[in-house]
Amino acid sequence: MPWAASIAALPAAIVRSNAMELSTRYTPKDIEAPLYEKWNASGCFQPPAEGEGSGKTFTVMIPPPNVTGVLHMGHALNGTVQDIVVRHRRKAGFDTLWVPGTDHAGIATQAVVEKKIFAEEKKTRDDLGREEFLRRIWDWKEEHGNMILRQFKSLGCSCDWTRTKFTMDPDMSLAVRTAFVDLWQKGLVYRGARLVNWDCVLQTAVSDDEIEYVSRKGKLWHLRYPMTDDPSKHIVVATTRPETMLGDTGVAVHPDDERYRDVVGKTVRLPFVDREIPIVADDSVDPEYGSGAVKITPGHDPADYERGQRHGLPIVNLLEKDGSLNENGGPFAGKSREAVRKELVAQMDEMGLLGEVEDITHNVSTSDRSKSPIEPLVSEQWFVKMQPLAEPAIGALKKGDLQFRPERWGKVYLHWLENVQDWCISRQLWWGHRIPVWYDEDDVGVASVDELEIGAPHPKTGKPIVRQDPDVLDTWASSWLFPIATLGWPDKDAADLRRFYPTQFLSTAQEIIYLWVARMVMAGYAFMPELDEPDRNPFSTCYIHATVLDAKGKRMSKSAGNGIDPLDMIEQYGADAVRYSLVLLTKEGQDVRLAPDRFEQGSRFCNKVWNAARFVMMNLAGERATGAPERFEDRWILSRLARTIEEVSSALDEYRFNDAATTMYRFVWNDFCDWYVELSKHRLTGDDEASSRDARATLTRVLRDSLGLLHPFTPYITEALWEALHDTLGEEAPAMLAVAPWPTGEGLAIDDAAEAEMRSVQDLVGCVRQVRALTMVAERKPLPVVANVANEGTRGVLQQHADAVRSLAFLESLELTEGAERPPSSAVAVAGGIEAYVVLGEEVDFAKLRDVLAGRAEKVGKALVGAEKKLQNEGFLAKAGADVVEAERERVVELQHEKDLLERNVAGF
RNA sequence: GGACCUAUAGCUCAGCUGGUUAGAGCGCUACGUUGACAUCGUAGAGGUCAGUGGUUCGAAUCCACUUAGGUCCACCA
Repeated sequence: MPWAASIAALPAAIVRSNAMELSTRYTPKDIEAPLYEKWNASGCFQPPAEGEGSGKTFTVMIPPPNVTGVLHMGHALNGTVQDIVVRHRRKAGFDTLWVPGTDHAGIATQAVVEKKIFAEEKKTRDDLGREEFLRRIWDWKEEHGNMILRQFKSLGCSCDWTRTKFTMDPDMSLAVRTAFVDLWQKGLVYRGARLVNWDCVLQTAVSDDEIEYVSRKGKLWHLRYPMTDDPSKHIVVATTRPETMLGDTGVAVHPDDERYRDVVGKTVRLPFVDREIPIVADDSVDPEYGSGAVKITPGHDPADYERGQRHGLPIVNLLEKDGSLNENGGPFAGKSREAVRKELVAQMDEMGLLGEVEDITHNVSTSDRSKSPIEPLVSEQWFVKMQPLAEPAIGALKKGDLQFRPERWGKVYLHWLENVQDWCISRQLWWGHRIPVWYDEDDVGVASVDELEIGAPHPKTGKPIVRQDPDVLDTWASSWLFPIATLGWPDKDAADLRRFYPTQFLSTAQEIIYLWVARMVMAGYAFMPELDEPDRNPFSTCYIHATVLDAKGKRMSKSAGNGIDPLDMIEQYGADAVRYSLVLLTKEGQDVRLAPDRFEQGSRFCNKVWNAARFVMMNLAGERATGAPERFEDRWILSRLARTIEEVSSALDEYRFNDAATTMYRFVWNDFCDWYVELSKHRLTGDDEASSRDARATLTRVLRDSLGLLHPFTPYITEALWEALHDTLGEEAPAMLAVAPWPTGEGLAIDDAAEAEMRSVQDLVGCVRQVRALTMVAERKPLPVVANVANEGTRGVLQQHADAVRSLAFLESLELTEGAERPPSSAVAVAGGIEAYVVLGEEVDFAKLRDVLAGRAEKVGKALVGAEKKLQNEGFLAKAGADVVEAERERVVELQHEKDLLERNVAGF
């Protein structure tokens, strides 16, 4: 066996006992930062140069966090997930690339800086002017913009920092302009009037996702509109925003509504502005709500905009950009919308045109950023036609080229794509990619990748160019290009693009499936046409990570103040503990409730690993192993190791992180520490040199492979121990653990016999421990044990491993027999067909022990009755598989035996 | 209003394609510090698997409905 041989080859004299220098507790603080530096400096986060690696690439794009961002638990979870994948693939021999970056986050960043400048200098962006203001944002970005990336580093994320991208880097800008012009040339970009969400404070359009619906108390005013043909008659409409009546261009009722049948087609005369507007019939009106008639304000309400379109009604825009009324407001022009509401209602009342006023609670759309009420208004914006782009993205999922995990998120993705609306890509901001469209004096626009000079001839018309479009593009117009642009697009021959596109894995949050994920897929198909169709798709797996909730099951958010700061947790418990805890707690697809003390589990596990390694290293000094170990406990733990490698590897291949972490937890703690390490102690201190050497060799092998398997989860502690282990062995480590090959299980075998033998040993040891605990006899007082074992094979096995049992259970002697009577002053426990009499040599209180045995007898009895019933059931015998029936028969025999033993001994007390 | 998710021990959660004496961690109880680890060890207590009905020889597991909680989307004139 190669691993045993490698240890055997060590010159004993040069081995230093480094383990003695390891403190008894794991203290992450001292080791994390230097190790990170070491990794990063070694270049191991970068993929090998082309031609020097395996040629199999594995690429991951980080969802670029906002430059204004601060690491929250969601980031920490997502960073952990990605780093596990990346570190695993790197060790498994892939040329692995994880591209980091940040997003310029147009409105968020502009708002942060604007606020800061105003607080410090009482100046607005208009006071500074566009150029100066942008310079200030860049300054701010240089100073503060890398905070979140530093925080990802402290988590241990192994991104290739040499490829860090910012979505406003010059090459990203080039990609954005190129994409825009490409869409322009394909006729997919158009300019049009559209109702947008207007933030009167920030004075920009905001996207739907930047709006919150806030439940507020309000009123529903019933207004009477006089009929044109008979002003003494009215039609009553109900509204929450009476001031918008000045912009009404119609009234709608339901076509089937008897009450209004006669008035459809007639007109009403709108007070204040004296406009004659028609009454139309429209299906969208709910006859039950309010008066059953609704005013139509196409300029300031999305639903009314639709109705207006259907009935060809004109649009009247009432508002200035700051929310005050413009000249269309008639007598109210120039006043604020709040003031107009009050005055208008009062005047309607005076005119006798105000009806009922209901108190209601309704949702008011509010700007996320400024917290001011959103005013829908019509303005000129740029749009991208989405349907042609959406089709291949739909196909990608349906053909299976793109897979969501958990799969159900695919439905969310499809639902959006199949109902996709055109994308409003212009924003009235300064911070962002300026729209690459220039106009001549006749306002004829042209898109251009290259900057066009003011005064230069317009490429189409030849007339001088007079201005560039003042708006900037939506932030997502750059982030949707992230997978291709970071690799060199639009240069189609860029080495990285050829080598690393398409990527294999994207991990992100559910709420950006449409905003980001779907659009990246669209971009892949739209802008990488030279690839075969499945390869245009930017990532084959989209992993939607859990939502992190607080201990009460509420979403963690800044405004709720219920967040747990991952940096505090890293500070307190260490990055490895934070990572391991998160993964241990996060079953795929299941949201996770988090409280600060949840991180203790990971922390304890790290400490356990640390001390297990210490134990191994303390016992390594100067020893050599010779050949393949022959003892069953060696074969057992190596068999368990083989299974563990298999399970962890396949779990990671399938992105089942929680399963992999749980498997490692059980193996390290329950198998290795609880049983193998304990069993090795008597060998290490005993006289049998060969046995001792085998134990050392096995301990080393298990530790070495375990560190490898754990490395993706807990990179720091494993790397530190890897180093210490090789120091102790006096070996030069073949490589840093971060790049050492993934454990393959070479030379290991699954050994069912050894596993069965171990189970019997565990049963017998368990019996003795139970007796000692329940009779209060000191745990380590040497006692004689007489064990009845009816099964000859088991008896033989236990006989063979008597020394192991004696050492684990602290026995004075062990006698294995069949059918022996209960020795005087002994107590008994039963497990797995073994009846173990522990000779106590003193009078003790058996009450607890008897209760436990009786309880167990009852349980086994119930199971037995169930199993027997099953075997008497003809349906079961006829329909269940033969193997199932056979297993059930065997079970009955075992249960019967166990029950007999238990009952006999309960009666004997 | 639409879609989806969840309900298992005091708490947080596992339990794969139906057959288990229903598991883990924390907490709780008892005992234990002679060389890995008290961030530890050993043992124990604790669950009619939300409710109802159905499918099946057999349901924590599959289906329907009900109840309670949550997330996302849309929308409330």
